[in-house]
Amino acid sequence: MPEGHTLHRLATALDEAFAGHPVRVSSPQGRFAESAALLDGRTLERAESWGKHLWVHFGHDDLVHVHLGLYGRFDVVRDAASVPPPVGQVRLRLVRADAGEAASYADLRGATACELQTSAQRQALVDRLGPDPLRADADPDLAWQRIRRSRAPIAGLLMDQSVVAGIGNVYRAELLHRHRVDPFRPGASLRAARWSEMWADLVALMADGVRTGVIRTVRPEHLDVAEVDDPGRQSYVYRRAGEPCRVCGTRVRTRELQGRNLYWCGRCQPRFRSRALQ
DNA sequence: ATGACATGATAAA
DNA sequence: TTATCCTGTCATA
Repeated sequence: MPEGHTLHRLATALDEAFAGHPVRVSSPQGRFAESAALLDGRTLERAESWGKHLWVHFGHDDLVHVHLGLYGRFDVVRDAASVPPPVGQVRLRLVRADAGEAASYADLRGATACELQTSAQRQALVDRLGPDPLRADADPDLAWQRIRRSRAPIAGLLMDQSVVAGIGNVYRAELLHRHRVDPFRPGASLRAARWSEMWADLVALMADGVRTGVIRTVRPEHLDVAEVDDPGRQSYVYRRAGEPCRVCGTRVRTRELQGRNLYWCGRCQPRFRSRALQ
């Protein structure tokens, strides 16, 4: 589930479990062992996220940079009765060192990135990221300046982390459907007002994702109550290829775009034709 | 047991 | 564009 909301939640969870406390740091799997040894026993100052990136600050310019990639996960367990032996490939394990018998712990698995960084390295990375809708200081105009100047399809631009940080395949597909935007439309063909609406919606959707831990994009009137699966996890088009659109009933379409599956409704999101081509 | 697939990103061709 | 990495889960055999 790692889109931006997941990382934002994770930063909060890590803060609540560890911030201000000494932490045992280890790498049961071994791939982060050297850095873990360096950090072991030190105080975890805070955790923060920007888009899909997470940093855990240990002071003295030592940060752990984490990127979950497609299937990484970071499980945070608070006040466990006991800390269980690691299951599977645990790249990084944090355990509160000052909590006696009951202790909070966190296990990282499958991450694309788990590496020691300096604050300068963090800054260099952040400089390459677009605004994160979950950050209060995010400036949607920075994204807009990129979009309005690009002939690339808006579906690709939305997934480009240097345009907007934190959108993944689900928010991308769902946002475009909610705004009836053709995924293949060049960024430059959008109008500023449309982007303002999309950004505001994105902020609300992702904030909901942070609250609930789930991506919920379907408005109540479009929810299928009869559907057996969890109504909280319904989508308009994401991973619904061939199924009827929740709004108009047309079969949801899918196509690979830049190596990722794209989903859209050909009727709700009709093909954009530029005036220049007519 | 085996294979396909996944809410990601990068480097090489 | 393609290959590659990281790990877990689910469907199929």
